Amino acid sequence: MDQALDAAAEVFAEVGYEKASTNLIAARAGMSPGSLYQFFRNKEAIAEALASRYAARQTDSHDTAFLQPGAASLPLATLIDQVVDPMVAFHVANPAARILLQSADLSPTLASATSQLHELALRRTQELVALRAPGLASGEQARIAAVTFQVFKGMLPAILVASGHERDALTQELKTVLVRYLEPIDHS
Amino acid sequence: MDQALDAAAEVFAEVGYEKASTNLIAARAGMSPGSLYQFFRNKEAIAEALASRYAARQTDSHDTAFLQPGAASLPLATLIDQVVDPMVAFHVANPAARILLQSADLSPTLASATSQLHELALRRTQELVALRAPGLASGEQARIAAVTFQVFKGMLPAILVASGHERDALTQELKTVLVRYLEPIDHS
Amino acid sequence: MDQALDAAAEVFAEVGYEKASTNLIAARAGMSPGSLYQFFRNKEAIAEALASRYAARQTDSHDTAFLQPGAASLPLATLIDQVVDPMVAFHVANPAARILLQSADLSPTLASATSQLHELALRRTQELVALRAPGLASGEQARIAAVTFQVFKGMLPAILVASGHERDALTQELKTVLVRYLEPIDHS
Amino acid sequence: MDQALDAAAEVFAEVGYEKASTNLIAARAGMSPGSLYQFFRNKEAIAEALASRYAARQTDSHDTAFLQPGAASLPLATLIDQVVDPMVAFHVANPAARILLQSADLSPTLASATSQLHELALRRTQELVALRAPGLASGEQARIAAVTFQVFKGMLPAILVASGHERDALTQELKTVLVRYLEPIDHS
DNA sequence: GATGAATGAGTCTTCATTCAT
DNA sequence: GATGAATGAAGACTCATTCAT
Repeated sequence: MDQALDAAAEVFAEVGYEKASTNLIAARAGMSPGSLYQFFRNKEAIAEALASRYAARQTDSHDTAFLQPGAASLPLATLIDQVVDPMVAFHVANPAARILLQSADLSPTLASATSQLHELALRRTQELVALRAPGLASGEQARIAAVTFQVFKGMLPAILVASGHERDALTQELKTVLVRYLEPIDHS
Repeated sequence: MDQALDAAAEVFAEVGYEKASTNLIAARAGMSPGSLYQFFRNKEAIAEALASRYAARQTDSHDTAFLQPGAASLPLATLIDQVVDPMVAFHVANPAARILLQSADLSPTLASATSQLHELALRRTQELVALRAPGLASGEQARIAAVTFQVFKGMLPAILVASGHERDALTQELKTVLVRYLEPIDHS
Repeated sequence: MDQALDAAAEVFAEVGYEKASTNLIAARAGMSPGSLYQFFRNKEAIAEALASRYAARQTDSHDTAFLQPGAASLPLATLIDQVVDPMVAFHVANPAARILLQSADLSPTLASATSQLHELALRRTQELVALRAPGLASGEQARIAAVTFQVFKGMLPAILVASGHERDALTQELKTVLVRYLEPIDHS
Repeated sequence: MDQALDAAAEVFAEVGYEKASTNLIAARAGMSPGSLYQFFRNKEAIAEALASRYAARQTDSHDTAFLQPGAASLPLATLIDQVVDPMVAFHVANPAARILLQSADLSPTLASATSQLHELALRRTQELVALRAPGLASGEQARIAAVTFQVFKGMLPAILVASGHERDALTQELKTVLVRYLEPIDHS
């Protein structure tokens, strides 16, 4: 079943969710379509399980980055470095995660299948916002977290398509956007 | 042919590009599949023509917003109001445009089919950056323009899915992100 | 209408009868599909008219070759030279004729549409056989004529696909086959 | 897969290769289109496999007829009897073989798909020619073999369309053509 | 539990033919 | 008479899904 998700990730990253055929995924996983369907009810369930796995993996690195002891007191720019860098690294290592994230904006069906992934990121971000701007109404905090995540997601395709120095520069620019956006509300 | 594009826009907005069937588009346009293919070589060409039409429509409103007389001297926040508002209004009125823009990040084929739309926005943004930060190297200007557009694109799904007050609040937040991002380089 | 047949001949020669589209024929003829269908009831009728035209053209050269004054008395090899050479020349100049002749063997429908072309050749050949072997029963003459024509038709693709020296050699070989076949019954 | 080829042979024989629809072939084979495409990549591959099967079947009867012990010393007429009779019987039993053979002259695509069938016959014939006329240059032998096969192929439609006595008479006539053609070069 | 052949509805696309102008 | 846009049935082919073994 891990092989199946590995294969799915590979195929999603190569051709996208819609054009990924379950037969190809099965073949890549070295199993039969029948076996694939023993693990997953349908194609959507594959995406769901993959999103779930990504959520689990992110939880670990998030715990280090988002929930670190100094999260409340670190300089904002430093905190953002420590959050953005592992996130970017994660997406570089798992290109299918971005496919899932973006495909969700194009199909309500996929959106609900991958909601765990979205919600994890949203929740973590919101916690961080709450930590840095405890004075804000929670509705405000939620909106700021949503915007932060949306900006991150928006920059992802550009960052992932670039490489080497250009990727670093774009990552830096993303951090700049976020720091400047969040600075005025920091510790308010 | 206008009916065909209208129908395509409708269908793309409803189910996305990949799941939109040419037969459904034809039916929605009140024509036969054969007629549809008299106008467009294939499905991709429909997306291309639609992107092209959107580009043409945007050119008009862009000319008012981006190239306005005071573009260089207006307060940044005002300028951004005048650019973002019509852009958001455009996407509210043409939800398929966002589908095309985002699908391009998931399929190289669609990316080239819709490149006009991307390039128009990118070019306009870059012109504006050049106007407001003439001192910057053009490579810098290009990157800033790209980031600006990417942020806009990233916020679009959230803005479009929301409605009423929430949509306005998110639009306002987008403007805030952009103003804070661009302020430090304004008139440099 | 002559343009139409010229265009049809061109297209048939290029892609064969089945894959020739009437729209392409019309376009090549510089006319609209509607006009094409004013001259010809359907695609088959185009083939029929073309076959008919070829039959008319062949009648002329046949009159020279088959019905020449010395047809009864010439040495057989000479007669066959004088019959085969113009026939081969005709097919080199009109590649669609061969397409029609051979397609007839693959579709009963086309067979009847092009029957004029077959029957002309068959009739002429039979006349010649009657002239050279008047003692034979007419059933025999008919069969010999049929075989002669069949052999000619069988050699055509090879002759037409070849060129230069190889084409000449194959044409010579065809003549040899025919001379040897017919010699024993000549003047019987 | 044998059922599929049986069905294809049936359909090809009835309507020709071009007008044979893969859906009809599948239905005749008692399977779904999807199953058909599990065995064959595309329609052309069906023709190819069928040609291949015919080549394999002919190899057996050829081995008896072409490569028989007395092939070099038998009277020519006897040898030709022993070669032509099984070939005609084969085509009577497998009418689709002739369709394939003749369609190849109308479509380069089919020509390459069925090349095995052509080449087998050509090779066998050439071996026989080499046996009977060892003194000839091999280029000459090849041309004679090609002509022999072409004549055979040319007579096939007439022989197959006839039946009973007329078929026998035409087969006899084919043998006569070949014997007379080859006699002068026999044992040269 | 695993298989993988089988399915059949559905996809994109073509093309012979018609008919309102 | 000429047009050419319009048609829609049909074609080759795909793929998510199932089920007998």
